[in-house]
Amino acid sequence: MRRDVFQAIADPTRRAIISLIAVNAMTPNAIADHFEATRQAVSKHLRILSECDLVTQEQKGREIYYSLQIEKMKEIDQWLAQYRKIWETRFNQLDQVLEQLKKTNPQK
Amino acid sequence: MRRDVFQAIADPTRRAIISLIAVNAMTPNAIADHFEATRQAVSKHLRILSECDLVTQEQKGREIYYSLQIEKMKEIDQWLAQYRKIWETRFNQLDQVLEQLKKTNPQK
DNA sequence: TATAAGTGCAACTATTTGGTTTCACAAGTT
DNA sequence: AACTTGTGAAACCAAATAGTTGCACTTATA
Repeated sequence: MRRDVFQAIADPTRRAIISLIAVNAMTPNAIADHFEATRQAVSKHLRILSECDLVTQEQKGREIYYSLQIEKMKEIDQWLAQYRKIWETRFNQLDQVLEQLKKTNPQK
Repeated sequence: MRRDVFQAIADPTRRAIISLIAVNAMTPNAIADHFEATRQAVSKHLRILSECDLVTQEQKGREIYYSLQIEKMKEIDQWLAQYRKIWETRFNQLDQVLEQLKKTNPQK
């Protein structure tokens, strides 16, 4: 059973859950109320998110509050960083091209 | 058949392919040589990557060169941006806490 | 023209996935 | 003590997925 961040965010429902609990911690029931999904389906998604440490839980009485582990999101950011470097480089190169065009072809 | 960027990057083999062709365009055979995967398996991954516009192809004679559509990667970056805002805010808040600690408890 | 190389695609298979239904259990409430 | 609420987990199911095998087509080469 593969369980990494990329697999976790692949599902749109899970991304929606992530978005929901990003600001405030929420209980499974409260989360389920925001979707057409059943409580049990949400529970399974939460388990998957837990297994890759994207969410943490805190028990309060008989309720369990789930909250986003924002640190884990940085992992995606780190993976993306190498590609960001590429598109920034390309942007700069394009910038140079435009600059060059300006010089060789000044205001008509 | 769901076909979006998040689902595409969920598979580790596809992330490896993305990484491979990020710098230089490559043919399916050349890509397959870098894995244990068969040429056909790579071909299927390339199709999936094509379907969500993560890669583009260019035919040269009987060879087809696949290259990464770096613009599409920005989509992930944009999705991540909202969470980046969160962790940067939290970082700043932590920063303020540390600053406050410094003031109330100056160099021992 | 015959052959080889590079490729996509369809059919098939085993595994994984997302979801539902049902049950169990713990924490409050009556 | 009996009931309700909030939850996780197991069993089951349909659909999707990753991979293999085999075939077809196109482009180059002998």
